[in-house]
Amino acid sequence: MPNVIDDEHAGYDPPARLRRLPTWLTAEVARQGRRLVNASLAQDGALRQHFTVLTSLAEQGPASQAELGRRLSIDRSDLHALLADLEGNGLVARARDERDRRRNVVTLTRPGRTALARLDKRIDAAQDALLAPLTASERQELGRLLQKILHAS
Amino acid sequence: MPNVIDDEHAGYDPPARLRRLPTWLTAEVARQGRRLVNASLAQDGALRQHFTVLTSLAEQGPASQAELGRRLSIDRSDLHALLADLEGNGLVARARDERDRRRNVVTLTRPGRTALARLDKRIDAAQDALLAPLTASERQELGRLLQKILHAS
DNA sequence: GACAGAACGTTGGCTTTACCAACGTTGGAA
DNA sequence: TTCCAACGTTGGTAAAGCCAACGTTCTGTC
Repeated sequence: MPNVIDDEHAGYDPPARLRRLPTWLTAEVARQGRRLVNASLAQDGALRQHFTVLTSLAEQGPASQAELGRRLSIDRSDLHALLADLEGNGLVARARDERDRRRNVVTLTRPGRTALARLDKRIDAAQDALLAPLTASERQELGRLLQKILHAS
Repeated sequence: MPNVIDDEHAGYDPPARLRRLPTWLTAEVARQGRRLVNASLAQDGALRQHFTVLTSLAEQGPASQAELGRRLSIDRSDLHALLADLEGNGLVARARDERDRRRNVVTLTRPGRTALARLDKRIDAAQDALLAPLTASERQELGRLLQKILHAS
C-alpha cells in the first residue's frame, strides 16, 4: 500500500548523491526538456535538430553544410541526413557554390520560413512547460548560468 | 586566414534564438557534461548508467529490478541489460525474492562497493571540469534551480 | 605548372540513451 | 477459481552522437 500519489512518476526517488551532481541534474532536466520539445515538434512531424538547422539559417543566413555543422556543433554526416529531410520537404535548398565547387550552399526557402514560424510557437510552449516551477528572475538566472558554462568551454 | 583561435571548437556560433532557449541550453550543457563523464568513466570501462545504478544501491539499499527502475526512471528493459553488465563483472548480485518469486533482488557486492568508490572520484572530477567557469555560490544556485524544476515535475 | 595536403559532401558503421510491445511466470483480489 | 496486475525478459525502433573512409575540389608550395 504505497502512500504515494497515483501518477506516472510513482516511485521516482533518485539518491541524494545523484541529486547533488550537476552533470546528473542537467542531464535529467535536459531529458525532461527533450520530452516536451519532442512532443511539441512531433505535432508538425519535425525533429529537434530540424528546428536547430532552420533557426540557424533564418538568423545567420545561408551557409555551406560544413559551416553549418561547425556553427551548431553537429557532425557533417548527421547534418547530411537532416538536410536531406528538410530538402525533401522543400524547407531548404541545396545549391553548389560556383566559387568553391566543393561547397553546398544551404538556403532557407519560403515554405521553410513558414514552417519555422510554426515550430517557433511549439518551442516556446515547451519552454514555458519546462520552466513553470521557476519565477521570472529565476528563469533569467538559470539562463545566465548555463550560458556562462557554455561560453567558457 | 581566420582569426579564430586554433582549437577543436572553431566556428561554434549557435544563433541567439537558441542561446536563449532553456531547453537548448540545458541540452547543450548536458551534452558537455556527458562528454566529460563518459571520458572519466571510460577509464574504468563503465557507463553513466552503471554509476547511477551502483549509487542507488549503495545509498538506498537493495531493490527489485522494477523498483530500481522506478527510483531512477530507467526502463525495465534497459535496466535488464545494465544489470547483466554489472552482474557479469561481479559488481552486483541478483537473487530471486523468496517472499515474492516474481522479483529479483539486486544487491551491491563488495567488489561493487570498491568499484563505486573509484567511479565516485572520476565523477567528482568531471563535475569540477564542467563547473569550472562558475563561482561557488553560482554552482549552488544552479543546483537549486535545476532541482526545483525536477522536483515540481 | 605539378604535387601534396586540406576541405568538402557523402556513405556507412557503431554506441548510448530512450521508449514501447509482447511473452511466460507469479502474486493478489474478487 | 478466475482475472488482472506486476515482474523479469526478449526484441525492436528511433534519436543523437561520434568516427572512419572515399572521391571530388581547392590551395599552398616547390
